[in-house]
Amino acid sequence: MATRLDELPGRRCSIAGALDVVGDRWALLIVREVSLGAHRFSEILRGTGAPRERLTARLNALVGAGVLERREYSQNPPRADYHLTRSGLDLLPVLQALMQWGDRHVADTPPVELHHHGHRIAASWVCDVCGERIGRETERHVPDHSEPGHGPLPR
Amino acid sequence: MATRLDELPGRRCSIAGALDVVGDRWALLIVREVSLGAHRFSEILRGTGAPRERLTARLNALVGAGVLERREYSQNPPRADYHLTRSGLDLLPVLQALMQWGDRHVADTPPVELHHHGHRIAASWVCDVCGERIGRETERHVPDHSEPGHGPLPR
DNA sequence: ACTGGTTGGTTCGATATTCGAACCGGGTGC
DNA sequence: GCACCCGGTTCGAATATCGAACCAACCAGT
Repeated sequence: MATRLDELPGRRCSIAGALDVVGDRWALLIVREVSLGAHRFSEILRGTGAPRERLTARLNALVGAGVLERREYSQNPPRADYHLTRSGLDLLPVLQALMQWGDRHVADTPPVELHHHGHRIAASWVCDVCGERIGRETERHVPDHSEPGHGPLPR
Repeated sequence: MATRLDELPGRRCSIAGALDVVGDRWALLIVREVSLGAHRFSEILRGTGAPRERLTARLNALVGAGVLERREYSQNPPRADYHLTRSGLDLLPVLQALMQWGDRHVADTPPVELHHHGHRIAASWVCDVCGERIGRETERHVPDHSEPGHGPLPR
């Protein structure tokens, strides 16, 4: 895991930064499990299906990245569980977006449902500024880093 | 890449399905590049910073998964470029969510900005059903698969 | 006291993935 | 002819990931 954005290859971009923290096979599944109430090692293990050693490594990395918080709830024997930090909670929209995409383009049936107010959620991105739905027409504005000092696209 | 959701380890879930398609180090960066207008191999190569052979493999996989479409624009010499399919376009909210998280929790400065109607986007998830913003209070409804036949949490 | 089970890991050796760098073949510009 | 671009392949080395076994500490039952 690179600690700084500009240590990553390719375009300097916070998507790359996010993926560097959370873009491996298990990280988001771990966040999903913890958000569903699986706080203990064995619960997360079962929920994700990750190998034990991978789980240990990813849990430590996520704690180090500030996504999870490790709480020792017993010292003898040493026992800990894991909780989402603020940063981890802020990942839930990513999960929601992935789930929506998976529901539409991968899954046979959506097995985990998100509810609020008693109905199933179907969500859209809405711009806070103008209140409009964000769709394909979004203009992507890529700042031109051709002036020296920004080093955007390492060749 | 598993073709069926139930070949994946852990909880049966479309998030896992989505990550199986798009959850590796380069896939979402490739989608980002294509969405930014980088359609040719060399452009995507430079934009992502991926090794050439990885890029070839991921492009093929994404085409196979229906996220990208490969268009031959010349036969002699053989030249192709890559475009987002409907499925690929539907991934943009995932990128948006990741970017927002990266901006807040990883990046120093957000270098790529999304605009529409001339202003920078700040987005929220809004439920299509009731129009309310989706926040942390969302209730997660995990269907109980304890009855036989669903096999939810392989032990 | 002995047995078996649970919990949160670590260790191991085998296998799979990923890497950068070099190469390639067709085509174009000079 | 010669260099260079383009979209890849090929290579061997390095790294990550895997499942399975092991472990230390504790607890509950007998």
